Amino acid sequence: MVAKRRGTQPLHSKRRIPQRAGSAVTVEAIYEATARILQASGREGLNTNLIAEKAGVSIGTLYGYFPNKHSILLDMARREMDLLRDRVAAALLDERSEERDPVRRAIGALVKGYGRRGKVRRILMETLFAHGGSEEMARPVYEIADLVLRHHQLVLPAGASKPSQIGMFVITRAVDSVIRTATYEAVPFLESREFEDELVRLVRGYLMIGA
Amino acid sequence: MVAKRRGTQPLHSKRRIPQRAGSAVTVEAIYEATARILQASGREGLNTNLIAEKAGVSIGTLYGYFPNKHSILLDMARREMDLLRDRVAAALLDERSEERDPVRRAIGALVKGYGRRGKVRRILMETLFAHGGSEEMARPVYEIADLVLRHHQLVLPAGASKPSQIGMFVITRAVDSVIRTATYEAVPFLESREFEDELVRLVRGYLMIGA
Amino acid sequence: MVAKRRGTQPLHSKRRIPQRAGSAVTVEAIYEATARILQASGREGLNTNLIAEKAGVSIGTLYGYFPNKHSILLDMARREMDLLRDRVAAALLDERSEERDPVRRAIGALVKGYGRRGKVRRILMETLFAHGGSEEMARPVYEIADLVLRHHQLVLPAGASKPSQIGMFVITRAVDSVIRTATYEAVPFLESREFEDELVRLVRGYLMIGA
Amino acid sequence: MVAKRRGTQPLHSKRRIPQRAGSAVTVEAIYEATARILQASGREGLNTNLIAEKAGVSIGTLYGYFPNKHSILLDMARREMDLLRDRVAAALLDERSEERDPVRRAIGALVKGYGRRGKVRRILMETLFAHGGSEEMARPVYEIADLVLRHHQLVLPAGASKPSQIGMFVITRAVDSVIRTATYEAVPFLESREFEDELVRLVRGYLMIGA
DNA sequence: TATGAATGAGTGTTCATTCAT
DNA sequence: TATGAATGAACACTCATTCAT
Repeated sequence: MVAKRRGTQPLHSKRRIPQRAGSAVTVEAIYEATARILQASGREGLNTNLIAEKAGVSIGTLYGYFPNKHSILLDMARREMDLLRDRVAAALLDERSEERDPVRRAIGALVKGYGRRGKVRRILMETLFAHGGSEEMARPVYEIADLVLRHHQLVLPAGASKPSQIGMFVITRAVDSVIRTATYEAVPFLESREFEDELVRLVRGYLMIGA
Repeated sequence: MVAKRRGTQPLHSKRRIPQRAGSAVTVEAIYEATARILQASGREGLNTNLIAEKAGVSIGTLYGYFPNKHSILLDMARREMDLLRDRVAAALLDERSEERDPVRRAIGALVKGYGRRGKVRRILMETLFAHGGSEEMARPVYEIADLVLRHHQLVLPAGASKPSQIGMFVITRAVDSVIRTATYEAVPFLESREFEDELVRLVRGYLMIGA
Repeated sequence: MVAKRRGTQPLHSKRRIPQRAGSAVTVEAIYEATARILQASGREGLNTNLIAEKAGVSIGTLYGYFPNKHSILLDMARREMDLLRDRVAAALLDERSEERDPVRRAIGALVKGYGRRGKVRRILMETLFAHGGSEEMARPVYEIADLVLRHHQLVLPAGASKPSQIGMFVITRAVDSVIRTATYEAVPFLESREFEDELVRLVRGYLMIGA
Repeated sequence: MVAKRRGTQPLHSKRRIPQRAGSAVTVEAIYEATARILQASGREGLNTNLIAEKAGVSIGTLYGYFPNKHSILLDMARREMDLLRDRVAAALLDERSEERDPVRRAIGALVKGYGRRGKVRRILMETLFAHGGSEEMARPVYEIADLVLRHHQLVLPAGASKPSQIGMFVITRAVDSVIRTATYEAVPFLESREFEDELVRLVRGYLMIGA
């Protein structure tokens, strides 16, 4: 199982360890307000005073939960990534599902996960990228890749050898990026069966040649 | 052949139409300064006064060539995209090359094209995305896809049928995104033969299954 | 009694609703600083940073009370106009005054009202004019005219018929403008008895002929 | 006859003494462009580059005719004032006119003179005021007043004594300001006979009482 | 803890003016 | 003389952050 690094809560050392009931609600309100503003006005329309106002808290309170503006986006982004990674991991391993093909299950989870609020998601990803380079961005994908390798009998065609590291890079990034791009471009076939088929074909074809 | 939308010269209608000898040089200096700042300090470190200073022109001159800060990034981004698209198109069609496989040629051009200043490139792409959504972003990829379809006998294995629209979406985005991601993550194998092999395998495998 | 459109307090809807004790003081300080700068350096010497500095507040605070530079002048101008109109109205109706002639009382109030800081006053009037044309400018004069007509027995010589609308325009503007011009030109006889006499003569003569 | 202080031409010592045919045309084009911009966008919309563009000359040429932006407005204002003063003076003295009453003739000339482009005129007057205080503003009015006094038998009712200096101030300013205000407020009765009648009444009533 | 008034460094942009050609 | 590219001081306004209450 992929370890949960941390939960939904705020996390900044010197800051509050939120024991009060209100805190989770407050953080959630801040995230929600941020997402709404981002969706409506983009990153340039985002400012802390507006977030506080839309979240229904004072600017002072907001700074009780987050040390600065950047960390709001960063925390949101991390939470989203973690959530998505967990969902994909769960889908991969969920053998009780109707869908027997784990690749299909993972792809389905990914499509669903990226589904809504594409603009917000994109901005969050950009934030993660801009912050500390790609490492943080790449981690969850590597975690999924690890998972796949550890359970390769689930995924790989019988007799296929484990892909190389570079190979894993290529195929995981390919699937992830195609779905992400489709989300950003808001293509009409995003949740169609045919799109899923083509993604499966991408993976299967790749693995087959390597076999 | 893919049509060149426009070159480096014509910029903003109401603004200067730079015919003076210095103009192309000035625009270039502004781009270069912008790229340097972006690479060093990211988008947040970019400001027009600094650009002008590093470009060795006055702030007034800068605003003689660009109507606002945003358009500097936008114009740069468009130029980069156009350049890359043209290079990939040329590679695809260049039958005098030593490399006989057009897919390999295109992939090579893409890898080289994305090669340097990944951070700058990423920010420029984000700019294009943020501006006017995905349409502009996606255009050059579609143009390459069109080119491939028109010359499919070059690319497709003998007897393979033309991929569907969704199929073209998947395979073009997959290749483009994987290389782009590799650039952003600055993976060490970026220009290696093995990476290229894996990308070719991705394409070939995909097309084979579709056959 | 002429209704007070609004007092010193409520300003710009979306902005601060200054309930804090300091707010009226702050607004007043901003007005005072503005007036001083205007008197000393004219409109072209006025800039928001200087206002804030001279008012002893930060530029941010200034923008907490006014949405932009223009509105400072506009609000000042409106306040001055309202104040003056109220003073003239009060003088007209004040039957307990020593001065038995209401025309003289009104003229006296006008002269005193326009009396100081002529340059500032002129610039404020220009501001009002430049903004939304003459309507706002003309309103208080019309209000005084209405008041006169409603209490015409106070003002008109026995047996004189009410002046026409055009007549009211002419006589009210005449008195107002002459005093204003005298203020702007800083004539030495501004507060002299003779000047007042001549103004009264202007009104009386006009009304007499109309009789 | 009121002496013409100077003509239409530019006037700045170190600057060109325009002998070339083009110069008067150029200055006129600059004035016209300035007036248009002022009428359309007010003082804040006026800038030298725009004036040059609309006048069809280069910015460098504009600065060949005027030493700075301010002087364009100033020169325009002076020319307008001089023109108006001359027209009023001519009307006053024109005994061959059908209109036998010199007061009526002067008032008519004033109304006509202030008639068009009220906004431009207002801004020009403000400019004159802002520059060097009221002296320059007041001069032409004094010149007319002088004229009246020198030819008082034309204007004053038989047997009336010459008005005092203060008296002249009051009556000249009254007439001038009322017409000016009517122009600025763009009242519908501006060119009506009734308005003229009321102005005449203002003058006659005033003079009568003084008699 | 919560509040929100106050802060002020920072930045995009304008535009009067110059001067080399 | 005419041109117009270049200049750069100046300024309005924003917004992340603090801190007294």
